[in-house]
Amino acid sequence: MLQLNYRDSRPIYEQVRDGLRKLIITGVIPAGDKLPSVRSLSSTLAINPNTIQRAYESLEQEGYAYTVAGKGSFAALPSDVNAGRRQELLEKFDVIVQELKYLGVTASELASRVTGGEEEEK
Amino acid sequence: MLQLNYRDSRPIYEQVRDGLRKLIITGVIPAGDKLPSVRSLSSTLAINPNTIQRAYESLEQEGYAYTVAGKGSFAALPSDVNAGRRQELLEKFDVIVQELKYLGVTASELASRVTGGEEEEK
Amino acid sequence: MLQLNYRDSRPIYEQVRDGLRKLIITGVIPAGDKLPSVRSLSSTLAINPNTIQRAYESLEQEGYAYTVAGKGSFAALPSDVNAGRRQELLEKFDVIVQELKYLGVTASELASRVTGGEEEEK
Amino acid sequence: MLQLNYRDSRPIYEQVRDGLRKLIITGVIPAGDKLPSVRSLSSTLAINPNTIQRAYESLEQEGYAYTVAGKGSFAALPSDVNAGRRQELLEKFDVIVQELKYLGVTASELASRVTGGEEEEK
DNA sequence: GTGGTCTAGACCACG
DNA sequence: GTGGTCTAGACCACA
Repeated sequence: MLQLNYRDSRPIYEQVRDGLRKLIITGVIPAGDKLPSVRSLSSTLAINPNTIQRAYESLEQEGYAYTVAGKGSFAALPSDVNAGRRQELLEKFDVIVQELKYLGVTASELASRVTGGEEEEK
Repeated sequence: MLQLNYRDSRPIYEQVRDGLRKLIITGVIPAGDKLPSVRSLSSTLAINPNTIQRAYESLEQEGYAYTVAGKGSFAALPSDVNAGRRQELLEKFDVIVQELKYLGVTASELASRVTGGEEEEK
Repeated sequence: MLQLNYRDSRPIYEQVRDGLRKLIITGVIPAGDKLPSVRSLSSTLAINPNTIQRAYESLEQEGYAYTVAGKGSFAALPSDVNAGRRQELLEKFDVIVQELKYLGVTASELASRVTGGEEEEK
Repeated sequence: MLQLNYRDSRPIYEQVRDGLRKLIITGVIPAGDKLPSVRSLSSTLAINPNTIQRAYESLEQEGYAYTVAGKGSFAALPSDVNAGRRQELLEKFDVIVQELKYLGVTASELASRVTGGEEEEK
């Protein structure tokens, strides 16, 4: 379900967070559903519980999840995601688009990639 | 020419590298032109030469610059940029697009953002 | 009457206690009136009776309620509330005011907020 | 400079964070100045560095400080503080005012407490 | 059982 | 020297 790369420079907790975020975004974990518990994930991934919890904290900070002590963490609604997160993504989007254009990718290619992704939805 | 943000979480050498890359991408430094020397940049920015050197190495690794011993570093052609870099950007592009869609941004909004950015080219 | 927010980081028993306190403060439950029984509240809110019990104990400790064995719990008079509670609130008040001023909120704004709140009394 | 209370229910890292925040708010640590290093504070307070760092992270999240890896943490400008923080404080303010009024504190007393605090500014 | 906190000790990246 | 990350293991509060 989640794959980690220890050779990656990104810290483990970010990889876990990004993986969970993707599961939420893709609908694998629907809004409101319970995320795996800190302990279960830590044993599944063979990672220290503290590291997992840090991933959850980070995810909660972004607004993708909320935590209830003694109950667990749950996927939040898209509308609950931090407004700053969206702005941040749009800025990254622009920067990447600019560089891709420099590298020869045309605007129409990118545009079709955006609209074409509607059904492949891997 | 290059502005550093010490409050940014990104390390200085990455900021320098990204700044130089942007200068190349935007055409401020045309392909083939000489990049500022490590020493001049380090004195201009009041930064340790080691840090600048690291930025150049990283930029060279991406393929955005090449170094000629005794001559200096030069901006490379877009076609010389690592193929992996392009692929990497496209993957990041897809990930960002997917999340933005989840957050309610429509495909047409993104498409127009791609094509509309033609002339603003900050 | 009482609404719980499971997404709130505060434990349930604190939410119940705070909710009851607010009902007393706002006069919805006049001093001397009987508070809902532990059992009725636990079934109404679908919460473990132990949790409700804990809320009542906490409320009683503050002086906002007192319990008569075999009769139930009752809302206390404002004068019966712990003197420490008042002092504690005043200290929190000062701390918050200080920070708000630091953040640019003027004293007159806060003063009018105090006096203006007379009739809105949500 | 900072006093901790191990008997307090609030976690240590929050006490440290609140203490640092107060130092910034009161101007003891002017905006832009360096906060004590994680290691120095941890040895001064006889607290684990991880706990101190957590306090710093929390403070940074609120916008009261920013951190530069390898350099240290610094006090931020009041304008950089999270907008949500201000709103949060105003809501707490209202709740406290309401309860204080119930306990017999008049609006004029509170108003003068707000304006009177101008010069005592301990 | 669940998350939250804390300690102790270690290694790494950055400048 | 500084902060950032991770592990291991422990205790507590909550429901």
